[in-house]
Amino acid sequence: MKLATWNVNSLKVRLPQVLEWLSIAEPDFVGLQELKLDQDKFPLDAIQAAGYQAVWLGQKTYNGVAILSKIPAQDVVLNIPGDDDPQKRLIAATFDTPLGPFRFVNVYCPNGQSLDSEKYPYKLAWFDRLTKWLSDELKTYSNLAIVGDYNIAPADEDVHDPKRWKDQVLVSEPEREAFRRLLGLGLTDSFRQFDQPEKSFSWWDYRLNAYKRNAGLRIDHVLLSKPLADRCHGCVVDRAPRENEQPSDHAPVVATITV
DNA sequence: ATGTCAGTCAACGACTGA
Repeated sequence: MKLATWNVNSLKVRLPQVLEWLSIAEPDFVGLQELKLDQDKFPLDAIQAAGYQAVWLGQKTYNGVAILSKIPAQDVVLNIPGDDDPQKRLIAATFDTPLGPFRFVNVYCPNGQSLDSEKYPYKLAWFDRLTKWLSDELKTYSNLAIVGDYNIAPADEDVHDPKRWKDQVLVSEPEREAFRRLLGLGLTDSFRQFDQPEKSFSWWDYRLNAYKRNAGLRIDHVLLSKPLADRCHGCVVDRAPRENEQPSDHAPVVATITV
């Protein structure tokens, strides 16, 4: 069973690349972020023609998240329950799998902009609400994965140049604490379950030839509850789509679970 | 400080967010 996350930075622009990647990678469950399209603009026909079902939460211009799957989604949740946040950043669904009910949560966490921006406390507060809600979810669902663009590089090894990035947004200690609090619920960063190449990243700025210089960050993650982490036998960044013409600035991350 | 995308608005070049 393959679980994936990919920030596509406009599904409208990236749709051909998403369809191509689905046919090559054949993931079973995919979380997409930054759709940047309104709810009624989702390209459902093309996704279905590629053999996938979809549930999504669209927003014009900004944010927007979707789950693509080979099997139907149940008990769909849109945004953090009880949240009046107009920003569309979370979608969750349950799937019937050979392992039993499988809860798949897909998040586009706030960027934060900079430490002195009002978007920075918004980001930290958003993580607080996410963590609170997720602790309840984990009581209900033993098989839970939460994937997405967290906009946090958890450790210096996830940063191409830790000195330059020290105390910057995406890397700052309060953000890393928020990420550790998530893990503290009993989740595992599946990428770090395995030996990985040094300087493994999932996002590279469009500017300054960052991809060619591998000047990136690892900010896209697949977190797994204990029963799933025990069955996980691989997690990789798939850099191939980042080499496309007109790529997203993020690459997909794919974890493989034995069923 | 900078640079590069994508989207909007409104009218093709500004702006915002990442």
